Amino acid sequence: MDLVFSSREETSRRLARLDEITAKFGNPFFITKFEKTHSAENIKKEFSALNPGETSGKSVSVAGRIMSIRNNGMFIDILDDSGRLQIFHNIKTLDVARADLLKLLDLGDIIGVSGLVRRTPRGEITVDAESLTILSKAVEPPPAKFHGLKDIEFRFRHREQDLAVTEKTRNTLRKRYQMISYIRRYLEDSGFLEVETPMMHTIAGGTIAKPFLTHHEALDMTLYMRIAPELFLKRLAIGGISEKIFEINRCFRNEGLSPKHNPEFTSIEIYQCYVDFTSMIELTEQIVSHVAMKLNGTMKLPFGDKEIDFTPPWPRKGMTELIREVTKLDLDKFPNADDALREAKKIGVLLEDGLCWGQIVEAVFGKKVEHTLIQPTHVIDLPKEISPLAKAWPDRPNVAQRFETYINGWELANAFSELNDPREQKARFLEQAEQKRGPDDPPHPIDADFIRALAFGMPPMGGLGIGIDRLAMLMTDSPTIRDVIAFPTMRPIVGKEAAED
RNA sequence: GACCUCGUAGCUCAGCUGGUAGAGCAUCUGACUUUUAAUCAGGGGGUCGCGGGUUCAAAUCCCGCCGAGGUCACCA
Repeated sequence: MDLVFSSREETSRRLARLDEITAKFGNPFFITKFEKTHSAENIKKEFSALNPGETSGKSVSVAGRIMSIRNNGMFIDILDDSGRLQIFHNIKTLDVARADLLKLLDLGDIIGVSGLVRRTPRGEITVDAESLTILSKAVEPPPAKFHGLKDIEFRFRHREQDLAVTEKTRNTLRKRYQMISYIRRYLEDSGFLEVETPMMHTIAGGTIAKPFLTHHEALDMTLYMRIAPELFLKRLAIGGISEKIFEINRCFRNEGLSPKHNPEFTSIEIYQCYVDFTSMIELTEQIVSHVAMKLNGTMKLPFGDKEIDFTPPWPRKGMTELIREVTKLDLDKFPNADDALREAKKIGVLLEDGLCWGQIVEAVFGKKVEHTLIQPTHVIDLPKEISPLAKAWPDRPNVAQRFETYINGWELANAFSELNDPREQKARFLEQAEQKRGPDDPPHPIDADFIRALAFGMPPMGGLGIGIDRLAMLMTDSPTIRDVIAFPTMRPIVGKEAAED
């Protein structure tokens, strides 16, 4: 049995047609180029003035995938990256060779066509083919002719087929990549320098998350796929490479999958010297509202049955203040962890013993408040205990100069006035290492290199991280993160042979 | 990792309390020829996710496994 090609009759028939095409017209896979003069969209624009039944005198060359064949090949719809276009083969003017080739075409094949543009009596802009070239043979047929694919698993495992037949997939993924491009251009125009930092770390730092492990053979050492780029970005800023830097790249976290979590995801982190976290609030609003306008032309976007209004400014509310509004519980009145734990239990948030006050606040917020924050909201005044890389307020030593932006109940952004006191940073790391975490989690390692870098003198600065995938979900009305990731993480299908081993 | 739901033709889906495996599209053959998901007639295509069990009889009931979706936990 062939492990690659399907054993379907359809496939052997297509392979036979490929052999016949090769014998009569040459091997299509030897072709290396085809000169396109127009895209489907260009033609529709350029010849929009043609009246029904009118033919232009202009010849064009187009290419794309065959999506539909009607009337025995008289009408063929091709799809290129701009859209669909109808090709016409007049049975009366066909030469024998072209008629022969036409019979050997299948849905999914890639063809190139040259001919005059006209508008048919029915009103469709059409290319009257004068020459036809098959540029690639689809040996396996496309899965669906009109309505796109519905099987979620099939779509993610075979994204190329999903893209070819599902318009919504094409639009969503294009918007995602355009969005990243708009963000990049916006920041570059604002004087930011895009930088790169390591994807493989010897210490998984910058946040708390379970890392993926890998191994370097030559150095015989464990490396961690990065969980955040933060510490390296700060080191670039310390060196003074630029006072405004950003990185758009992948992070990896060895944790559960969900509609808003994929093991690898894309974040942008931005650092700007000589500003505080309030400037990062403004930057967050600027970036998000900019891409909303660029991509959709409006600040009010539908998401499922909701409408989200991205028009800035967005309200800023304290974390304990929000908990009080939703649950009536004022955790600021219970600054002792044991008391806070007891009060949390009273409103139905059951937590294990040993958590610090900040972790309790965070947990209550997560359980009771998070899902209520549908419209964009900046949550400020986060506990210092859960913000080891943020400056605290001089007059409120337990409160970090930090915010998290919530939209549609999700954390979208996280930012602070970056801590730049090396002694304080060391103390915070030591404190963090003491904090209770999951039963199987190893103690959090301390990145001494980073503290030494701070000791070299880091200017005061604001830092910001935004979840790119989640922002793409919001911009494209996508209910799951896998819709906006071209190839989301999937379990492989174990073949029969492997199962028998 | 736990729980719930799902897995039937290439695709989208029917298939009731167990009784010979179905439709539309795709595909093939023929007809027709300025169509728009072309139309008309006919044909082929199935280990009903995989394995076991109950039964005279299993797509259907039971158990295990694989895969997926959802919820929870962890987290962004």
